[in-house]
Amino acid sequence: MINFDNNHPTCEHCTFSPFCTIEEKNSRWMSQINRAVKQHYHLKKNEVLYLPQNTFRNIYAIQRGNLKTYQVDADGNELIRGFYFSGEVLGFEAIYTRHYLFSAVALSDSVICEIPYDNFLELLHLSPPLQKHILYLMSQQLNVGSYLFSITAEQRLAAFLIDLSYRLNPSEMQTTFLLPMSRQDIGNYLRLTAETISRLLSQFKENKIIAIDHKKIEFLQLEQLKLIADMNDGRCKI
Amino acid sequence: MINFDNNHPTCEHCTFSPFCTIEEKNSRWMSQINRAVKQHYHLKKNEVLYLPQNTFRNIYAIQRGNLKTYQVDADGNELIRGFYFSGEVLGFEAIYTRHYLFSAVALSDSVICEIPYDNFLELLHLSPPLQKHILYLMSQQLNVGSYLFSITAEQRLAAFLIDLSYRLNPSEMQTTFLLPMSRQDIGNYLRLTAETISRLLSQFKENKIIAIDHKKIEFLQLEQLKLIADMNDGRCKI
DNA sequence: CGCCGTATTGAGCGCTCTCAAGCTAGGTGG
DNA sequence: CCACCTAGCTTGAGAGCGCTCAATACGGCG
Repeated sequence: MINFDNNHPTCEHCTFSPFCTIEEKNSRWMSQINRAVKQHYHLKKNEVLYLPQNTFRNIYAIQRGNLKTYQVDADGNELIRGFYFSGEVLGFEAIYTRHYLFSAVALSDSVICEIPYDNFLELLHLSPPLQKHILYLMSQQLNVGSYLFSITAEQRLAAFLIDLSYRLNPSEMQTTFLLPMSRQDIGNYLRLTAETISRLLSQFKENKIIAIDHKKIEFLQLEQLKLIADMNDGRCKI
Repeated sequence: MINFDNNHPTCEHCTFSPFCTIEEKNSRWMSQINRAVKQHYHLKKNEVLYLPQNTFRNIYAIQRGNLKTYQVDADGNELIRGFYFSGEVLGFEAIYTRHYLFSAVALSDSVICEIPYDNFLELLHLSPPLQKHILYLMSQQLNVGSYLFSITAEQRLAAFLIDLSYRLNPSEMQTTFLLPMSRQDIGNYLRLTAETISRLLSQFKENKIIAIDHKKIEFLQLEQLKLIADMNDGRCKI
């Protein structure tokens, strides 16, 4: 059964925690919650959470683990649309179409909370603070991956790494962490090739901006990295 | 004063119309609405609706006209983040940060409905169908501009033109319409140069896929255009 | 009519892709 | 324990798409 304790370590940094641990902890509310958060899935690496064309019925909060979402086009090419980490929420994009648009698969062993959308709507109505919080989360998702608008490969990768460091550990920014995905997946997401990612990581390493050894990465000059991320190549002058 | 008549021509295709013309038309509801939709702005071409760093207080529905949102980076380069047309809603991206992230300016003379966010939240709580509708709209915005993920310039422009034709006239897809923005703005939005846009439009015209004369564009082979938009260049085979 | 912003078209260049060849780490089986 | 195998990563050389720079044409507006 689900542990709704406020101090449950795996819920501590979940962006959905107001949903599960909201202040009014009376029995009626808890029974509502128990109806809302239906079950936990345990996914092993490469296992599927949902597939495109599946009817949209639930949104999902990641209690622990990492996932990616992707489309497959007519030619069979995979296009990664997002990465999701502990405490983040998947499925909002499917409210609109009533079916999922992407495939969602685990990048590592993961635990997922399933929340049926109908229960979700009902709870939102019962709790204005929760309603406000959900609009906040969706607004946040509107701005995720804004660095994909950057032009050069260097900018996009630098911004991606910084974003990753924040999202992997929401409580405090980490300068050392493990990349949860392959070079191939990073490249696919940033619309670059794995070779370009590999070359750029080597270049950053060469310039002592990062240290990198396989999946383990460390920021040596965070400010320099931020500079690269914000840096513009001089196009589009007003 | 605002005309809340259901048949008001300018509200007919507004995605926000449930907000203003929702079924329960009792006096209490109308007074709520009157408090919610605060006023209408009349913007002339190039006039500003909001600026980055302005405190977020309102969301805006476009009653008539076209707007663009953009960022300006440290080097003074403009980066267009979105186009918005009659009946669409701006400002959701600012809920999260409590201040606007972009500049919003009119591409043509426009009329805008201003809805204070606090009133908006209150109304959502009063009307579950409205709450559901807003989640629908925000979910929709999560998927806007997905063609920016396409790789080739040809793909991106073709998908942009198709998207435009739907959004300029939500009730029925138009094969002939006027481009509301410059080549420069299209290029900026698609992360291409104005020269590339110009060359591609000429190429589509050469291939009899579209007819184009200045701002006036006509789809001659819509299916072919859709094929180009979906077409992949063969990268990222699984 | 003359001005100026916008659009078109051309020539050359550079960034990123493609293709290809090694390399490394981790897993498997003998 | 080691030989092998495979997937992922690195690195190099060449090609191509879209950018840069530049010249010209067009059109709206005073």
